[in-house]
Amino acid sequence: MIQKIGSHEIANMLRQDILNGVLNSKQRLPSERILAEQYKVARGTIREALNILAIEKLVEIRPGSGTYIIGENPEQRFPMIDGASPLELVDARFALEPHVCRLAILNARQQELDAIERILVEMNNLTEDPIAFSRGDTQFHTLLAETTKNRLLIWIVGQTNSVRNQHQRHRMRNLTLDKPTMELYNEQHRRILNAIRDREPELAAQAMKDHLEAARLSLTRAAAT
Amino acid sequence: MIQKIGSHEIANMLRQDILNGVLNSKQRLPSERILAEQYKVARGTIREALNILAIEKLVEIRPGSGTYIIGENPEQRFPMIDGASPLELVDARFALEPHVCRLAILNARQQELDAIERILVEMNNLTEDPIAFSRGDTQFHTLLAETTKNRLLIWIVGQTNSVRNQHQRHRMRNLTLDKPTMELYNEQHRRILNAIRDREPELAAQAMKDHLEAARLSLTRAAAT
DNA sequence: CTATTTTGGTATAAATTTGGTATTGTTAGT
DNA sequence: ACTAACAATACCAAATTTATACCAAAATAG
Repeated sequence: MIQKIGSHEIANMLRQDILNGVLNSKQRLPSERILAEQYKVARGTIREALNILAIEKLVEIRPGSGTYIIGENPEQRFPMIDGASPLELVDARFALEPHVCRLAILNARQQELDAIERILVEMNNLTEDPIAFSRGDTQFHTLLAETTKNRLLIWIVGQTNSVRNQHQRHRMRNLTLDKPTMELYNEQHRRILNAIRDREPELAAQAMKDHLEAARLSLTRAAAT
Repeated sequence: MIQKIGSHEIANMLRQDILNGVLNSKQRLPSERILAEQYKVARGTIREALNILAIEKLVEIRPGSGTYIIGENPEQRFPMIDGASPLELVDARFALEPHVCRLAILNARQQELDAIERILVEMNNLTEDPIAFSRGDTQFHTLLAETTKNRLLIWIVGQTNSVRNQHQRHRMRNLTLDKPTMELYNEQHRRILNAIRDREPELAAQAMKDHLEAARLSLTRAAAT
């Protein structure tokens, strides 16, 4: 069973991407048709999401012209990360996430691990749907970061997720997410969670490193195509 | 008497997950069918539990649309860094900087290492001026990050630096930066740089970990004062 | 300036998803 | 045996999304 993606969810993604400056970083958003393609959703849904953001006074919609970010310098505080390449992203995650695993062991509650478990179970049935799988993957890493209770780390991982989603929406989703890859990821996710449950910090960190190494391989393989 | 699972128990689980933000943390809950799968329970049970939560005004059920979490939400949208504590900061750096050292070995040019060297030499003469020393320390870690050539990592380290400076401006500068501490830091910086020059990734990473461990100790010691 | 392209605005039908409801069978506790 | 709660299944009606198509205004190219 696949979770339906609604206009509210799209609105949330757009809002986050706008606030993080991941989206074009300019005042003007891509056209509704482009956004529909990037977020893999119908134009009507994008339109509904934009209307939500318009009501929130986050954007201004000008017919015939485009949709503009209206917030006064919405994210002057955090410069932005436009030019980061996928490989740079993997390296950054390589630095962050193994230690996230170690901290998770120290701080995660049983309840939170169960929630992650449910995500993994669901992802086992999503190897036919790369889009839904990718969302689940993001959720997995986000929830894992949240178990650390470290607001700074949670925020940083959130930023890297924004960049990652932006890349994946742009292209190369089917390139890097074929079925064998997704099955490998599922297995690695499982191993990470198990190591955390067993309270084995270095095992969990190593499992995460293996996972990211697989992601890097998948990237270079896609680049060679 | 054997306890049955019961819709009330499911309702309690759902309520806790909603309040803890474990469940999606957004407005809309997963559909009843998905919840039934996740909680390993029949849909009718989920339905009854949701009705209980609806009576409690915790959620709103909209036929054909979905079940929505009612009430507050605007807080969660801005998980900013402002609230990060010094200990959270150290943990984040603990995640980042050891790997920065490893990447530095792969990417640093001789010229850049020489520049860092000059910073360290300068800092040797600054143990009488905590403010200048702190500036040098920030510069050391920033330059180190820049040698990785990874824009995302550079940006992240820059963000953590601004958080760090924010804390240091606030107070606990003299608390955590007495003369013996500064001399220890100088020695550790030197050891990190040497390990990078010798192209010993794990040695460099370990030296950085020692350095951060010292910083953490310095913090807890200051907090105990 | 004019012609073309691009953009948001609108409308429509089909497909999908969702909550609402009913039915039947199973299981646990009395 | 009886009863109540849950599981499993099927079907319904409403809401939403998708996929198109076409329009008018703005932007752009010539």
